[in-house]
Amino acid sequence: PSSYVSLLQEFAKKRALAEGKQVHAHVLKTGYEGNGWIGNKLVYMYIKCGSLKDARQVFDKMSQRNAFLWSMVVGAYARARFWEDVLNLLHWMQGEGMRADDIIVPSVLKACAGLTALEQGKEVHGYIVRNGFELDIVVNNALVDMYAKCGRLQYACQVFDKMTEKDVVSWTAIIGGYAQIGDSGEALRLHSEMEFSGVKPDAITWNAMMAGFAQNGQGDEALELLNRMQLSGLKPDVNSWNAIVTGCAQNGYAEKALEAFCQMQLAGVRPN
RNA sequence: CUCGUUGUCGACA
Repeated sequence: PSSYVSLLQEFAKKRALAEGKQVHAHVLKTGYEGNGWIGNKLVYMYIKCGSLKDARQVFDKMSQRNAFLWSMVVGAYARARFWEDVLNLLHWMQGEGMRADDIIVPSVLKACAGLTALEQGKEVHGYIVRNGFELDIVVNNALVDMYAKCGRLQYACQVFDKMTEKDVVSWTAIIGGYAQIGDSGEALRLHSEMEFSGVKPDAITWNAMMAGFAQNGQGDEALELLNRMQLSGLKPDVNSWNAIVTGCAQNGYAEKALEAFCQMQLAGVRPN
């Protein structure tokens, strides 16, 4: 087993799917498929190599699944934005008598956010309170984001205001939420408050604001933010520009999108 | 480091 695990670990790190599959075939041939340690590593390798399908095939056949494995698989589905699968896996897990822990809960909230499933999200919130996860900053960040994505900024603020510690993710989630619903004033106000509190906005914070502004027809304000971003010492890359370009383009502001697109090239940033 | 979880725009199917 140690040999297989080392190989799988290495191929996972290298994203070497073909090699990983060869190891898998060898495992099947030598009858080690029932080994839980190897099974975990096979799932891990397939996830790292980007093959959820293969990961799932191994996962489904395993006889024992620990909390670590469940959260790894559910997290992979959340990352891939397969929201329904996240919830289906959660229900399967609970049916097997496993309790959702503080690691898996953020992935579930991410799925609720992706589905704009407010009622589901509220249920998870209740579960968080009942299980004493409310002091976990990652869980709280995911809660703020879920409420924000569901357009319920009042709920998002309730959670946000109660947080004893706020990091760049917390601030970005709430600011992005206001930007998304078109409340640019509140987004800007919170942005100032963020800097005042000593948390420095990173590229994602700026991108989230610019995207929200652009999507709500405030392309000029978004471009202004791009300038402020530069002044703060961050270099807008193609992703920052795309936040504006696609935000405008996908919401009926074609001419503004084109304008931003041209400005991007004048700034020396190549489109991707 | 056997390193599973949260924020932006995408890419991958």
